[in-house]
Amino acid sequence: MAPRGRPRDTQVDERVLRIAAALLLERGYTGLSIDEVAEQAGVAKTTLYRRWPTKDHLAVAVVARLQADDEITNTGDIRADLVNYLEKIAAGLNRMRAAGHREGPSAGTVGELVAAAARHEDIGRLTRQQYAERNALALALIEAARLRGELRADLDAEPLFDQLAGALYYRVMITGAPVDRAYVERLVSSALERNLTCH
Amino acid sequence: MAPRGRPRDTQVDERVLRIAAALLLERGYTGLSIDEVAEQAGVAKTTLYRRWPTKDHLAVAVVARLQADDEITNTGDIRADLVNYLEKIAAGLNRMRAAGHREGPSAGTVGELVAAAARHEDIGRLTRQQYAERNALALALIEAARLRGELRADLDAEPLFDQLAGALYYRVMITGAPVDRAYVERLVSSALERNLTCH
DNA sequence: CGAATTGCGAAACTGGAGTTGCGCTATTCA
DNA sequence: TGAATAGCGCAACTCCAGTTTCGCAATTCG
Repeated sequence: MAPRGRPRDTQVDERVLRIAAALLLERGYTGLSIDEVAEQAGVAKTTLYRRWPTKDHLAVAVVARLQADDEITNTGDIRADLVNYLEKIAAGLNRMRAAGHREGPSAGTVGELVAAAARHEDIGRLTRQQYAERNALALALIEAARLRGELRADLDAEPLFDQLAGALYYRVMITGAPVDRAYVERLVSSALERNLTCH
Repeated sequence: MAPRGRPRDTQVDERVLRIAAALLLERGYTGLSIDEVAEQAGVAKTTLYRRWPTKDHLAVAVVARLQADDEITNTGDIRADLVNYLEKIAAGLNRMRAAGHREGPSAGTVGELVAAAARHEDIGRLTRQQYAERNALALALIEAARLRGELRADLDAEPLFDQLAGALYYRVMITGAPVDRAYVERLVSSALERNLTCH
């Protein structure tokens, strides 16, 4: 039952993640220093590395816990459900966008996380799987709306969802344009209203 | 006319960019080492840093020159023009996706470039401006198609283009799904066919 | 109890990005 | 020709992420 040797100090995980989150949001990815996290947590670097083998792993863990659960509602109104879901994604993106004190469209943290997922095969597998699970729910939502006649019968769900989610990421990472509630509604209208079955 | 002091060796730029491109595509962003580039180019590090103040700047310059000119055609067939343009974007993304020897959806280079643009204000300004110019052409293309009646009169061009380009980036960076010709066509169909004016 | 196992802290170390100082070289301008 | 300017190579340096070593502490198993 209990593992063999000396048990880990469970308070360390919590404290480190809290401190790392503060540093990441305040100073951005580069400003997140392992040495400083260790010092502020009153812990040796080796203790950190035992839990998170690289800074990338730590950062991913921090962001994972920052993200709201992004639950998908299913009210039977596909437009409202999509707006709701995309707004949660947008909220997460905007939170990271604000990281790093310099104003202007930073978005660096999102890019760093993408890079981190590419640098470490385990992170990549994990995050891709998480996205796959999340997206499967969204695809099921669209599919259900299609089956109950709210959407066109010949609708291709996969590119539709890619377009919706992708537009948000594209604006945050590439063009730097704002992603607020008004845009999300405009986006869903643009993608969806013309997919609604004609009455 | 001529600048004041000793002129730069113009051969250096060309040689360094070529070597850096080879390293970047072969070993990925992390594997691109300034020291190694300098050594292979037979040049001192200071010479590199005089031209590109950071590794990020060098990498951005390398990628910029790798990218095809991504010219936008205007044949009067909006679907064909969009497929053509998106295919060029996809080709650039797939080239970077292959960077780094490890197989599997790497895409790290794209993320690193996004992060680089966020780390350095000058890179960010430059790339955002380039994207803005490029996208302005695409938006004008869509607008023209709308005005000549090929697309719905009340079409909202901006989110439409965000969706198209965004879907490509989303797949490359986030889900790791393939972005080939078949997908681009499917994507454009998904986004566009239902925007075509009814005949 | 004692042996094995694992966590922890401290410190020294590696490697790569980026900087600095210096002596030298190639060019322009007066 | 000579002064000013700017590129170049070389080498030493700082900084930080990540690794390694070692001695000690806490726990389980026999």
